[in-house]
Amino acid sequence: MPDKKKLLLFEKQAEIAKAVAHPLRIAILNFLKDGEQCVCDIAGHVGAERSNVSRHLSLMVSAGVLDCRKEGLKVIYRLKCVCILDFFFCITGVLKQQAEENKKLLTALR
Amino acid sequence: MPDKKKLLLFEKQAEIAKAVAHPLRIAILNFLKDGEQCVCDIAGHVGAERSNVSRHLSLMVSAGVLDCRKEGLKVIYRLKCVCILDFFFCITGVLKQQAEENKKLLTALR
DNA sequence: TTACTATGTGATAATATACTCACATAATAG
DNA sequence: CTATTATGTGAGTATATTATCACATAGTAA
Repeated sequence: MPDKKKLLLFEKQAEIAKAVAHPLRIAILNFLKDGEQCVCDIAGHVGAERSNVSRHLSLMVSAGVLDCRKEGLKVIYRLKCVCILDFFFCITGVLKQQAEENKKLLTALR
Repeated sequence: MPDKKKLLLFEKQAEIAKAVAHPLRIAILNFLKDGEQCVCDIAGHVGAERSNVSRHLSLMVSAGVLDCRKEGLKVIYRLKCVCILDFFFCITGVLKQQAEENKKLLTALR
């Protein structure tokens, strides 16, 4: 059984992974990849309600994935660490492998 | 608003991220990093109930993160794609950045 | 001041996840 | 055959997550 230090690390890692594990949040991260944005524009872009988007945003700030600052009436959110984008690179790797398998299965059915 | 193709991609990506977003599953993945293992040994190593571990394992198989095969009485699980480990590398990047910030904050308090 | 805009948040309901226990199944050994 | 072992699964409960609505707040502008 992993020691307490390890367990704490796993908790922390899970927290960050959870912060990314939602379609809407992924859509938001994809949008912010191209630069910082205010809540209103993010909501418009991902096609979700502002209050909902606001909640997802603060969740990601808590997890340390996003950063925000106030500018007049608006609150501007941005990626805190570009390394979060490597994440999607990894995920895409898994998806590609799955697609490959499905392709093989499909040709086997002909 | 992202088109339907994008939305589907975000769903799939979230599914994989979710498969990794749990402390126990992370512990399991860390164990399997060193080689395939049966349910019993995995449960013993991570210190959780077998039935619970079994559920987490099949979740990860469904998500395409793990693979399994039967060998006698035992079912052996293994990483399906080593690329899932890059995942942890990314997460660690975020955690390190957080730790750096906390360090700065701490020294500022002295 | 009042009106307006952007954002966050409390309360609620709907849904999804996680865990435990008991039992079912499948392979093996004797 | 019976007993044993490893695994999976149904049912139930507890907890967490998500989305929505209405409202509160903060900044801006007239």
